[in-house]
Amino acid sequence: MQLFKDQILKVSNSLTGEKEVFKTVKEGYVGMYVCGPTVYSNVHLGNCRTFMSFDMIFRYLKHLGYKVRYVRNITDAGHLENDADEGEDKIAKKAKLEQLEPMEVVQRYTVDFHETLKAFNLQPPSIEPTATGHIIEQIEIIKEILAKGFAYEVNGSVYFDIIKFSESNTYGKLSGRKLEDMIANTRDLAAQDEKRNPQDFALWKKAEPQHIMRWPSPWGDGFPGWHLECTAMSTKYLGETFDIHGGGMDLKFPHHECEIAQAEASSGHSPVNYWLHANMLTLNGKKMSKSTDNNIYPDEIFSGDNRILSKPFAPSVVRFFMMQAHYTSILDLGNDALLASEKGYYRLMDALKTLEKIEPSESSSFDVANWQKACYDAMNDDFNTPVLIAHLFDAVKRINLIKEGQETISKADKKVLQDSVNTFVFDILGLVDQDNNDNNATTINGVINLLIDLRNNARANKDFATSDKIRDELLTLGVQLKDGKEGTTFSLN
RNA sequence: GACAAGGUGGCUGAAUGGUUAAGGCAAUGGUCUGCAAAACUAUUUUUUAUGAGUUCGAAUCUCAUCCUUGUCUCCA
Repeated sequence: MQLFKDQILKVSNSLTGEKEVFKTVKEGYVGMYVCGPTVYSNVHLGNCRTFMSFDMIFRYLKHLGYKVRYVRNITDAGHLENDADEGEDKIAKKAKLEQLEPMEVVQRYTVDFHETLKAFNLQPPSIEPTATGHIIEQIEIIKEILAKGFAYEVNGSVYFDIIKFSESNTYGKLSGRKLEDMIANTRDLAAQDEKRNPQDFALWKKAEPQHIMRWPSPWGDGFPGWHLECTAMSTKYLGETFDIHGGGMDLKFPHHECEIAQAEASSGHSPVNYWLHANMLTLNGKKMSKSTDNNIYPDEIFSGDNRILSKPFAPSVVRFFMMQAHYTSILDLGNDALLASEKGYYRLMDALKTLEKIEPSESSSFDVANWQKACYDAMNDDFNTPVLIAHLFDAVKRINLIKEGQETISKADKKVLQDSVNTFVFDILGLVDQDNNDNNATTINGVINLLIDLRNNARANKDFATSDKIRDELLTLGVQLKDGKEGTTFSLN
């Protein structure tokens, strides 16, 4: 199915600041690159939001029938700790700190990263390349940039020449900065700097003798600059011009700006057609920060072992919470917001179960095709998941009304409704039914149904002491019984 | 200081020029129930940080002020 031929998708392009109709370089194919994590510590919840947003975008593009190649890198080298002097990178610093091999640090946090994303039900990207695996490609790009005259070598390091680049190109078009302003705003503190201009950035840094992570190059032993890996890997796997480049807002400048400069300098044209930026996540209205203790890790949310939330929350609840906001908006995480999302999430999941059991009628009392279209319209409007979720709750209401006998649905419409709800909830939003995810689910269901039988017998005999005991004690165990016209059902919270 | 994204009800969060400002949560009443819960249903912001302006019409456009977040040094 090639839905993309009928659906008109619009995306917010940070490069133009406008919502544009999405048109791929090659019909039917999408190349998407998202800046991945630097694996020197446990993955941050804010990072998770960004990757979750692009996971949803990845899923929707695939649903539309595109063949998507989604590349998300692992930065395992190249992050300078302090650009001005010794040029020690983040991975190497952590390694010394913990008395580990750099690659041991990389391995540990890569595993943590993958486990966390898996808990949030993110699909793996098509390719997950590492910076250290692409040193040769990075060196080749540096040679190209040097040959075109947009870089210079100083004492074993190579820097990108912003002034030279600006003579023929525009540096700062993504972030809305002007080079003159940047120069005017820079206090010239680094007099000992090798760079000709403070705006210049490193393509290659010379490794001091004690530096552990090092590779040979035409300019001596050293390591690549941070911005370069993304250019090298995106070009290698997606080509010199590809469709979507994503990342967090905070990467807009300088990282993405530098990527544009590097690509334009080496290949001669703009690398990306649509720049998509996910917005930040705050915690209780303030930025997340380890130093002020206003910080929480995914594990701590799942386990409840934290000082910020009143109870543990399932990964799908957190994912649902994030999907209730648009990816370009700042989202604030807090206890009340998560509690509200949890309620809504379980209401949605319950309705999906109700839908399975519903008896179809001759005709439908509402327009299912129209409802389905509204869902697509929401997603086509720059992946507007909050509006999609509003429509899903409209479906929830209909489902419950059908169950009450106040609405009807035909057999054909029931199938359409069921298919689309499942598609949007599980395939596109990437939610998981936490209850059915349990291996012991069958056993638990059997036991609870037995208790429901016993309770209903007691109720029939007007033995309310017994029936209430069953109901109340189940509730404290997290099992909520629901008496309806068709009998008693339950949900696990 | 410069640049960027924002400021919407009790909380969360959509809607960027057009009749009643979506949805979730919360609260209150009703239906249902042995009672509750769930579900359904009605009600709850008379108004979109503040002030001025443009317009027949503004949350939406313009200007000013205040505030939040991000970036300018590594950061999703």
